[in-house]
Amino acid sequence: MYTELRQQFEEFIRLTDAEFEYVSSFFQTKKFKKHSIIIQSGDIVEYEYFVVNGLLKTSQTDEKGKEYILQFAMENWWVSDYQALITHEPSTFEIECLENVELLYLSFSNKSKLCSEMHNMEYFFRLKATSGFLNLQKRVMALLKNDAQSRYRELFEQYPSLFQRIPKSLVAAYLGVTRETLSRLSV
Amino acid sequence: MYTELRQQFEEFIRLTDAEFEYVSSFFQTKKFKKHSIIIQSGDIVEYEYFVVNGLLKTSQTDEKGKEYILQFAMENWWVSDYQALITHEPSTFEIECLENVELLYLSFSNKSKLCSEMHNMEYFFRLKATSGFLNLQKRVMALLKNDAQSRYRELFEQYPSLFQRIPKSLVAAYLGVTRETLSRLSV
DNA sequence: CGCGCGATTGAGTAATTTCAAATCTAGTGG
DNA sequence: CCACTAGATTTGAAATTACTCAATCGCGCG
Repeated sequence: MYTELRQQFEEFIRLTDAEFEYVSSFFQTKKFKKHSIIIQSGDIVEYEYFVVNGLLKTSQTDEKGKEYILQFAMENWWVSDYQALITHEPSTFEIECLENVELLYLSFSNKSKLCSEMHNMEYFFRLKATSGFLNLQKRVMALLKNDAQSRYRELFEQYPSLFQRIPKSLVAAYLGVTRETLSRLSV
Repeated sequence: MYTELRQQFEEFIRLTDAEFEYVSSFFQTKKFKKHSIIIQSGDIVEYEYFVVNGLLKTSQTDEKGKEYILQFAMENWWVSDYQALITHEPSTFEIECLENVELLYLSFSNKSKLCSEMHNMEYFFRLKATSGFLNLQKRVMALLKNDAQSRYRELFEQYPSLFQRIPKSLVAAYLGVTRETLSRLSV
């Protein structure tokens, strides 16, 4: 269960066994059933989560009940309401399990501690933050430049497996169209 | 000219005079006239830029000549084509001065060096990356949830000064609507 | 005074949404 | 094994929204 975590770190940094053992002592593990809500709108957020197994979504719902998906998180992704985590303000997102999931979780204070004790880890998380930043840049440009059709194709090409795992209505909520419109795309 | 840079760092970290002098030795300074192109699509990107003074835009233009703006960068913002900077692939963005600007610039390798030598700086840039990430999250959610009207209001409330400094057509290209549509918003 | 850029307005068109209904599908219990 | 049901997907039609293209307006500057 910690194997995936170690691989995650070793994509960018090198850790001795002892170091990794120390690092992993900051994490705890938990399983959730499909449909569980990890973070609810209004919650104070204390943890961020590394997905060992399963699939989750981060979303907001407007007054009319329409859902908008910020992010799907699958294996080896990190997920939380980072805004709420960092500011200690109540969450504005909901994070829900779309499958049974296994998570490793790390508290904000433990992350700070890890980063300040190990330059390594600070580096790792800088790169992670940067890569999240770049992914969102792509997303913003796609939302500005591309119509629903090509946003769909792009997502499909990048994460074909996603489409086996979730209903199309959620894809629509991620792409920013209604499920009816998505269904009408010739693809 | 380096005062602003020091303030920028000291929002998050503490630096002695000697440390700051060392850090700032990694930066160089340059002025550009309005309309100058700092980075052109296709360029290999070597630097990131800290805006001391002035205003720039980062944008892409599609086949039909329509422009889409990823970011405006004003005083105390960092700007570059980070994707290109990190991957060493040719830039897909254009960065243009909307006013006369004064920039401090830092090469990718110098940033790496700074970050590896000073845990401090690694920390600073982790926080910067994180805050950029959070800003883009807000932007994505606004693009999904809000219509042009409320995106306009939101931008206006957050950066009222921007509207004194740039033509509305650029605001439209940032919000993801045509300038005609923007002009028709009752606001 | 007139040029040129930016902003606005009008009219027709295209894309997307909304609301409603029909169809399909996978899983459940008899 | 089959009928049933809930959820998911598709389809239809009308309404809305934004877009395109073209023309006009307004203003600052040479």
